[in-house]
Amino acid sequence: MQPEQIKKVNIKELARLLSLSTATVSKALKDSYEISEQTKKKVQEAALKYNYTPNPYASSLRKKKSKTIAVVLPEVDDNYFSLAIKGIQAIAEEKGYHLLMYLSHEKLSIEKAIIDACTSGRVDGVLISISKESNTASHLNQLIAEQIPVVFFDRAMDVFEAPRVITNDFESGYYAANLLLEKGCKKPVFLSVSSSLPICNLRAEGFLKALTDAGFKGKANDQLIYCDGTDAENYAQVKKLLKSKKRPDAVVGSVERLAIHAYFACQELGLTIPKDLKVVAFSSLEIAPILNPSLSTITQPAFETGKKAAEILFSNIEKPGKVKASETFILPTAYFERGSTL
Amino acid sequence: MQPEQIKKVNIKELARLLSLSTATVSKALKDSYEISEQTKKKVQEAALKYNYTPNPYASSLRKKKSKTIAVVLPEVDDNYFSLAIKGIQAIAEEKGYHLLMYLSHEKLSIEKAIIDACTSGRVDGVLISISKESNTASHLNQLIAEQIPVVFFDRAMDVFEAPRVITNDFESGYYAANLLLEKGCKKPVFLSVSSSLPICNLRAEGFLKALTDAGFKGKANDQLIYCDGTDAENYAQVKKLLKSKKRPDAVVGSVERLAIHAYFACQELGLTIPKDLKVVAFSSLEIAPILNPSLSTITQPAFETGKKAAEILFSNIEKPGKVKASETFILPTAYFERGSTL
DNA sequence: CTGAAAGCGCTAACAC
DNA sequence: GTGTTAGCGCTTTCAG
Repeated sequence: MQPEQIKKVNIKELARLLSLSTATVSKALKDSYEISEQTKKKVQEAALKYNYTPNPYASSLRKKKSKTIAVVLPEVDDNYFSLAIKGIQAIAEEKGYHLLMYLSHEKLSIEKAIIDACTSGRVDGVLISISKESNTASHLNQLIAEQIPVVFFDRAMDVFEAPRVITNDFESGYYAANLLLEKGCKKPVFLSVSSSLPICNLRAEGFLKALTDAGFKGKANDQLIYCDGTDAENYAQVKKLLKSKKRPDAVVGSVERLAIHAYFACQELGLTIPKDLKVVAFSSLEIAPILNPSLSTITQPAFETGKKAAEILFSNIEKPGKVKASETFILPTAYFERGSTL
Repeated sequence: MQPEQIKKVNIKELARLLSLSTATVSKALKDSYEISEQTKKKVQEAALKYNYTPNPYASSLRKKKSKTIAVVLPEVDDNYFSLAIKGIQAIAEEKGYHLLMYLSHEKLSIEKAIIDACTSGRVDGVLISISKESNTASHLNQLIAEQIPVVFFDRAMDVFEAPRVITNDFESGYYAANLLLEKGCKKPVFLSVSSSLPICNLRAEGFLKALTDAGFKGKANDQLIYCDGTDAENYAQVKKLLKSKKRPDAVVGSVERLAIHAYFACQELGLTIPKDLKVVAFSSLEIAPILNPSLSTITQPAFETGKKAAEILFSNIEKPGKVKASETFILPTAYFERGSTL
């Protein structure tokens, strides 16, 4: 049997066992210069022996620092966000911070409640990718009021000033359209997952600009479709579009899932990609090359985005104002042409 | 402008503003029966007006409850785990709990550090899917010493008694082998991601049993291969296997990623699935039907597993001992035969 | 180099 | 129905 306690010791108990004051113990554990080497050693050994771990909340309360950050996302079961979390986690771990994960499920009301929970000292900073419904920043103002740094990643908010990490969205949208035009597409359509998210709008704008530049005259209405519902609704919408008489000959999915909907819809409708429909997706899907057919992607650096956003956040936690709220970090996407646009 | 404070108020300040005691305010905010309706109303309105949110850590310290649970996983950028988190989160949100997410990156040393961080009141409970290296339970003993409920999901530990939520692994392995034998495979191989995880071993055992039952005489060595390294190493190993002269005619991936490795390796080696190699995967990949070829899967109920595990955890947080440590919950898998085993 | 004491913000026992 | 008070476990002046 190891010398294990049933009852866990706190600093007071540990101090008593060592016949020292709690102050001395506290300092010794932090390797303070005020304490003699001998005492430090004694204390640290005892801490190990009695399996002492400081109560984090007592410490947080006193120091007004929680060593915790919040990540708030619309969803987790999504390639992009999983990878972004991984990037965030990597930095948080390195810095010794804890990670509270919250999901807004694309609802502003939930996002508000989450931000509320982040106030009053629960976290030292917030990383957020906003919900589709988030058209107001009033909830985020609470955070600045409490001087809690915020950093946007991927889905940022125009009306709120905070550092943001995004990709070259307009340009990527432009590229996607051009790729399709080069292949001879006459009726390409951009499937946008939201009419409010700047990131989607920029991609859509780039896409439309390319069409205009190429001399297309069609109404934007026919070139840009919003799939702004639930997963099931979006699928139904895509399927309906592909079944209709004004079926496009190409689609660009503003997010991975919409392109996947197109794949499934084609399968169900007996359409062949790329013959009947070409597909490009904004996606960081690793297995894009083994889809049927392999999927052409505009790949976002999801992991790096998470990492970068976390780095900025910590930089602002450690030195408030270090990274200005007006700064935007643009990480480049990469283009991979594959079978879906042959 | 809304009546917003720059300085955030605490309960003392709020009490002062209302000319009440902090005790009264505290009780009023909790809708205590001791307080008059009138006072409650006044307090609640003031709380709203001054945007008061209680400091969670002060409250935790006092109540010795954190309303927080920890989820510890080997990785997040994995379909299965993303979905499991989603299930966990759904229940946590419903119960009003906060979620700390930790990644062990398959390292026991990190897992130990994580569990350490979970002690001393940081969390009220722990949901864990252990790392490949976790062959000892000493770190988890800290949790029982502090009466912190633990529940395993997916990857459980044999040597530690805690409720667990898993799938019918042996049976599923058996099924996978039989499926391949029916298709006439002569040299099927099970790709196990770990020689220590019970969940993998059970799947492997089921697989081997089916071979034995079918009269196979081969050495287990040739029928069971451990891909227990990094992603890159595992890929290299799979590729080497498929290039070797004792190339199997079928593989079962104990986890999704190994099957995906096989797909990529085949692509690179010019092998055709299912002609040259049949593939079955333990996987909850939604897009299995649109792979090239579509992937036959043994689908684990990832979301439900997360949900169930969380439910058990909360049940034990609310009523310690409600669910016995010896209980095992088995959620059934579903079989989907697709193109990779035609 | 060590210790006494105050106090972070809250809640719960106990008075009144 | 409301207030007083002690104290959760820790850190941090400030004294000695």
